[in-house]
Amino acid sequence: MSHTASPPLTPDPAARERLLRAAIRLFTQKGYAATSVREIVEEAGVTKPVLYYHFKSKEGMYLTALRDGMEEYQELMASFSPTDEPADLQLRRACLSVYDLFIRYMDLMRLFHSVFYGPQQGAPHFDYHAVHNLLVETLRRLVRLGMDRGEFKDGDERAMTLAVLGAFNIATENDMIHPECPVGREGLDRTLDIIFRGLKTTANS
Amino acid sequence: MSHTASPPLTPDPAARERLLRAAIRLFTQKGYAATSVREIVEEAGVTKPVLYYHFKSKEGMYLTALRDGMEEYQELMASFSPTDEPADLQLRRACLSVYDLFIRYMDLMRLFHSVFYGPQQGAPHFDYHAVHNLLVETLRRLVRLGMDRGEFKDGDERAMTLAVLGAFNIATENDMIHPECPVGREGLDRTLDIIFRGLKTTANS
DNA sequence: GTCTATACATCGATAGAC
DNA sequence: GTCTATCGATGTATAGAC
Repeated sequence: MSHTASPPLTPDPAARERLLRAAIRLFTQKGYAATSVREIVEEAGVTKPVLYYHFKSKEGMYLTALRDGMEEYQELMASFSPTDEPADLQLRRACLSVYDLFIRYMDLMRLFHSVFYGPQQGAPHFDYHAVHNLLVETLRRLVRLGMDRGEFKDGDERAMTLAVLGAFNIATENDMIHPECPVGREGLDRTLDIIFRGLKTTANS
Repeated sequence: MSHTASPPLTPDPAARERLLRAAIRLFTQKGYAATSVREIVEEAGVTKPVLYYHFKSKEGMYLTALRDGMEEYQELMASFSPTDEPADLQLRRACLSVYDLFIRYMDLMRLFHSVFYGPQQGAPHFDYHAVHNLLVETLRRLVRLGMDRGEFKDGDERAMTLAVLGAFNIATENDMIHPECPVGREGLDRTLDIIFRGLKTTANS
């Protein structure tokens, strides 16, 4: 009778996931071009052919990791259809929800941020602008809503959107470079307080 | 008698500068790790030994480029000692001055931004935090000044600083990804109007 | 599906002539 | 100071056995 297969050659169902996690961590820490497939497979505890079996190439790994992580983000953004609530409340909820998601996917977001605002690093093409615009357009529509309703002062729509987006961005950027001292939901909330006081017609509190 | 030296071997005083410009452009567009010395020397129109003669290594090129560009920035930051003028005016002038500098050194700033917020790309160590803190601390001190004088509402100093810094950062980030549609001095000015209305005790205008 | 071993290109950096 | 030629290391990817 045949003996059970020896350990080194048995299929490893978790190998693919370990590879993805290792790749995200290394792409995030060192960048796409500076990360070698040798490092990825060593960290995942597999050999190179395993990587090339599960993914077509190093570029394939990158795109798979990025697209997988963006799914939840895109679902969240699609859920922000305007309601009857005050515009500042809706803006606040949108910013805080995306901030929560950002915290959970910190590594992936850092990778996204660096390739979106920075050099391409030889990484394969990905439609970063489409992802970014999802957030920008959501905020812009809510700002417009607040102006049309008279909740916000009549002013420069773009500047108003930039002010809100700036509060969100600076919170995430602070957390990327100072994870030991995060802004947190509360810090972002207080920053948004300032922005909304600048936007609203009645500058109460 | 000796004949004049043949063209291919004569010293080229401009070679060093062409190399630096090519390196900054390529590091900016492709990232440090993804840029090869072959590409740099080809774009500069020289051969590899010329690069290694003027700079010790690829890392030396990177540090030279970054440090040269930071000189003017550090001088500017050192010039922002608080005056008797209103705090919001001083904050506005600081933000706009750094924004002007940012526009002039766009490529270098993009490189800085990508390595500061993103992965290290195998690039040699540089004290990015020190440079960044120059701006943060300058803004924080002016916010503090405004609070102590009663020009700004008494509130969360960190959130107030983040709001101002966020307006500056989002303007520069917009220009990096949408250079065809820059925020401009005027756009940043209008965004700061909103922030200051949120900060000031008298919410006039 | 996973292994060992390797093909083949490109990398950063340098030797030595001029 | 600049050249040609090349070194050794490392890169991505794959062939072929099991």
